[in-house]
Amino acid sequence: MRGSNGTRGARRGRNGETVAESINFGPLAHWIGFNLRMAQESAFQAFSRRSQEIGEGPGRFATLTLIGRNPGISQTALSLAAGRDKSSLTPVVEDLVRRGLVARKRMRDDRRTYRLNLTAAGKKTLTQLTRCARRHERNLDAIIGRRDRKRFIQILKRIAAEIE
Amino acid sequence: MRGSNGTRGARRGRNGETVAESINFGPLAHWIGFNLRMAQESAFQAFSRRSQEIGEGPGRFATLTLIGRNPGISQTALSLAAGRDKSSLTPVVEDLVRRGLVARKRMRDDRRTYRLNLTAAGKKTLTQLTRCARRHERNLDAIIGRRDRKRFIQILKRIAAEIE
DNA sequence: GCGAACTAGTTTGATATCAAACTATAACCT
DNA sequence: AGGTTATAGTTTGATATCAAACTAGTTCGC
Repeated sequence: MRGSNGTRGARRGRNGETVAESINFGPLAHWIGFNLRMAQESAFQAFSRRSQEIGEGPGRFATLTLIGRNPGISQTALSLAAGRDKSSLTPVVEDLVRRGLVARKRMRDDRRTYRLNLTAAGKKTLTQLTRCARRHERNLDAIIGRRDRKRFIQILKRIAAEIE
Repeated sequence: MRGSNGTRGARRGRNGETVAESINFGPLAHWIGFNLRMAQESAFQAFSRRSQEIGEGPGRFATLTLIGRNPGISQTALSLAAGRDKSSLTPVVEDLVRRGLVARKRMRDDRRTYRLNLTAAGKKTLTQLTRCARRHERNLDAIIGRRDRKRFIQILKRIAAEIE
């Protein structure tokens, strides 16, 4: 949970989001950047709570999905796809290997590169995480509305691709 | 900049975003959570570059705006409005005070609480940051399109307020 | 009034992340 | 072949963040 419930200026909704009462947000209220950040962090927190119920950090989900869908992927390719620096992935992969969810083999023809694959346990965990993520998505869907969903995602993709 | 340009799987657009080439994203491609994260991080990175040109971290902007719009605000109210834990604000406020952008006074009637206000220097810096943010917003506007902008923000606000 | 419960802000410890420097392998070019 | 350049992954150092424990000051209930 985030911050304790103050008596002045703001109160909390029932799930940790901040509800301003008498704060003047000025231009922030109408700016994409600020609202994008607030929405993302709320959504991330919510998914975080869900995924921790099955004992996995929220960051593991994208990683496992990408390895599952791209067997033998290298760490660098994975980091690019997941939008993280390759150095951030070192401890994550290490942890996944240690816990037996991911197998990691040197390539024969290029011994700098690793190939990552899910183990049976990794596939099982991914299945659980996917169920969890689907529930999360259903919540988001309900908030966004079916009609706007496609357009909304399209805009998000364009922002990720085109912003400079 | 984020990760170096790999030869397999993905390449980089001219500004740091990741452009997948032959990666299978599976369900991630259609999920709100993942796309929200990617968009937010790209946008944040972009703003970060801009704001660093005038020597301020991107996080300072919301803080200064909120103080400027709500003179005498307390740190707790500020943390709620900015969506950060109050403990995260301690070093931020400390830094702003040290650099003379923010003045911090104990309240008379409640000596636990601080009142935060912008100094003249703080106002000047905020003006610069605001110009910078406006340019950033114009970019985002161009990507989103005027017609969808209002609806888009509305959805972001709903996500921040209603997700559980 | 005085102890219990509460509140504002700080400290501490953990995590995630990036960026730059580094190691080892591989590819390239003459 | 041998030196130069590039790539895959790790290490290291810095930053931002949260959450829980803590300190100092306030309010409430009796």
